[in-house]
Amino acid sequence: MSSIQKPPQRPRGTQDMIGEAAERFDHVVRTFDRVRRLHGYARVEVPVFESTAVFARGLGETTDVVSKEMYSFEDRGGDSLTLRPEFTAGICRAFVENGWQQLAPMKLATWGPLFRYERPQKGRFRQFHQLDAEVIGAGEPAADVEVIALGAQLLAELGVADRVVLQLNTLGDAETRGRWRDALVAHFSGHLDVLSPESRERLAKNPLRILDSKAESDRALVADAPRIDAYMTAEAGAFFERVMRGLEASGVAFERAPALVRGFDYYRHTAFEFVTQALGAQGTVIGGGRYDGLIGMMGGPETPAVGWAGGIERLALLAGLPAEVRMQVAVVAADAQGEEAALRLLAGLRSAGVSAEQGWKGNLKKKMERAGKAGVRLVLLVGSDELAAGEATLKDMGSGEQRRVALGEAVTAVRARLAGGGLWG
RNA sequence: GCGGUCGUAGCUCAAUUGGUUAGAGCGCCGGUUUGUGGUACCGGAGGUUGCGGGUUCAAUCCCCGUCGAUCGCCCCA
Repeated sequence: MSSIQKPPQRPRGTQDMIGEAAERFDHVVRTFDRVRRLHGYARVEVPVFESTAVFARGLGETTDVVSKEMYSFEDRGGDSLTLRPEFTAGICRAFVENGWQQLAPMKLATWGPLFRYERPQKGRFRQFHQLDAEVIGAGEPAADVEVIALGAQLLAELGVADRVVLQLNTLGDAETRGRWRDALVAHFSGHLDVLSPESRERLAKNPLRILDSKAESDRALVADAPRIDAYMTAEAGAFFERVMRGLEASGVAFERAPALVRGFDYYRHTAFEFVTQALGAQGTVIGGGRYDGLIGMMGGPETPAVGWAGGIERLALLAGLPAEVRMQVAVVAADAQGEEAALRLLAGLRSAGVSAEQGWKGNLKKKMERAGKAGVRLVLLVGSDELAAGEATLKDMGSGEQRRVALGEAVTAVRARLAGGGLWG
C-alpha cells in the first residue's frame, strides 16, 4: 500500500492566513471598499490571467517584471497566457476591447491577487494582493489629485497616515522625458568607471532608475546629474504645478522627490509613492502615476489615465487590528428537549440582525465554556424547565446575572439588552 | 538572480564544552458528582529536533546538500 510520503507544502512565496492575519487583510479590503464608494469609484472585474502580450507590451519588454518575473504558461489550446503581475494593463485591455471609451471618464476600483516570480521577503510574495484605483479618460490634473486623494484618505482611515509620506514627482510629457533621459545617459556614460555594476546595467535598460541607486559609489554622480526641471516643457511644468496646487487645496501633504522614478514604461507626468520606513526594504505601500500613452499603445483610442496600486499585505502589516468582531449571542439547549426551541431562537435572532452562535458540542458546561470563549455578551438557554413555562433563560455573561423571558419575547429582550446598556430587569 | 542569518510540540522558546526517556509556558482535550462560562486545582494528547546525506562509539548541537522563512541587493505594491 502506497501512501503520500510527504504532506504537500504551500508553494514558495504564498501564504495561508487565519485569525489575526486574515482579519487584518480583510480590514484593509473593507476599508478600501468603503472609501472608494465615498469617492465614487465603480467596481471593475477583470481576469486573473490574460494573453501574455497584454503585459509584455504594456509594461515594457525590458522591465524585470516582464523579462523574468511573469508566471506564463501555454494552455491546452497552445495560447500563451500569463497570471497577471499587475492590474493596469488588464484593465486597459478591457477598456479597449469593450469600447468603454463611451463611458469615459471612468473611475474604477478593484482588488485581488497578483503573481510575480520573485524572491520572497517580508512584504513581498509570489502571490500577493493589491488594491487598485484608476481614472481613465481624464487628462486633467484634477484627476491626478482626485486619485491621490483617494489613497490619502484610505491611509488615514486605516490609521497609518502618520507613518506614511507621499513622495511626488513628474516625469514630464513624452518630449520632456525623452530629452531628460538623453541627458542622463550622456551624463552617466561619461563616468562608466565610477558607476556601480547595477547602475551600468540600468544605463541600458532604464537610466532614470540610476537616480535612486543605493550604491555609495553612485552618490556623487547622482547628485550632479541633470534634473528634469531643466528639460520640462512649459505645458508639462504647468501641469505639474496644477497637481501640486490641487493637492495642497485638498489637504494632502506631499514632498517633492526628484529622484522618484517608476518602473513601467508607460508612466508619464505625475509619479508618486506613499512610502513608510516601518516595513524595511519594501516600504512602498501605494504606488502609481499617470499613463497617458498606454491605451493608445494597446491599439485603443488615445486615452489619458492615472491610477495607483496598493499592497494589501503591506498595508495590513502597518494597520492595527480592527475592532474585535465578536458574536453577540450564544443560544444553548440545556437538554435534548430544548434543542428545537433553541434552533427557533437562533433563527429568530439571526433574521433580526443579531449575530448568534449555537453551542452544539458537549454537555451544558462545555457549551457555556465555548460561549465564554467566543466572547458573547448574552446567552439564551432553553431546556425542559424553561419550556414547561414557555420561557428561556437570558444570561448576561459580563455580570453573570440571569432571568427568565417569555419565548415569544426572547428576541426583543435580547435586542433591548444589546442596544440598551439599560439596567437589568 | 546575488550575499548574510535562521529552522526544536498548534504558538513563543529551553536543552551544560556533541552524551543516553528533548523540557516549559500558552493553547488544545478531559476531570474537580446532579442544568451554567471567565479565576483555581488535577490529569491527558501532541515532536522520526524542516527534509536528505556525511563525520562520530554517540548529533537538536559539527560538515554538505535541499526546502522554507528572514535581512539586505535587485525589483516593486
